[in-house]
Amino acid sequence: MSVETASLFAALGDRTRLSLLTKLSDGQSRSIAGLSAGTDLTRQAVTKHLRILEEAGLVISSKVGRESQFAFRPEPIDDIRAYLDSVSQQWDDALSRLRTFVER
Amino acid sequence: MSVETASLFAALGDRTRLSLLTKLSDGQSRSIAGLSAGTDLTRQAVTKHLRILEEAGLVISSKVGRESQFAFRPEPIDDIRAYLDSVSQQWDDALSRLRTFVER
DNA sequence: CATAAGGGCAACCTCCTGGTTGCCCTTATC
DNA sequence: GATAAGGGCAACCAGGAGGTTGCCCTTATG
Repeated sequence: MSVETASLFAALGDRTRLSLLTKLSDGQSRSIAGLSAGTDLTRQAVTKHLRILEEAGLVISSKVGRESQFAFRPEPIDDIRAYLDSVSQQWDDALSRLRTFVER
Repeated sequence: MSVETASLFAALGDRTRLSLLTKLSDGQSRSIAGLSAGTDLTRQAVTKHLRILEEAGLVISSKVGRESQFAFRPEPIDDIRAYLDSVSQQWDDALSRLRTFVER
């Protein structure tokens, strides 16, 4: 994993960022002003959240004219899935060992 | 979702908690002392992390004699997967729409 | 060209988080 | 029964997170 898994989870561990990401996951790039509109947050607050998402690799930005366009970046999602899978796998293995033991 | 998705992610957004959970996902219950051993953390620090995991529903505790036993609880993992799936789904839909548009 | 819109930077504030320490209670154990 | 082991509770602390405001710069637009 390029970015630490924990910081990936941490990036998602905030209501505002989660909704920003959900919005962006429709594939459309948006400017900071565009993402701030409809929020009760300052443009600066949104900017900070976007930077955090960007550092986690969940979002990518590019300047277009005077605007900063932010786009969803799905790759890290796979890292998270990988972690969840490993945890679930361990859990399932434990269960089936237990079952085998009981049925013996 | 019973527990807010963001707080679920937040619970996982910490190295220590992530490793506690990973340890517990092997199906074995462990006491606080057991989980603290081998860590450079205080028992109290570990306790706090466990409480957070417990509030997120990722872990469940029960007193056995003088010990508090903590066990992994897999249910919330599905909530997280559900969120990731919805995001990925939106993304994939956007991609296929784009593809259709381009190939037209 | 004057003005508005989009943003960046930095300072500042408050509250939460992660962690510690000290003390006390309860349950095992010798 | 004395002592050790496992924990809970509360106070405390430093640093980070989330948010705001003010100011300035750049790019569109009338």
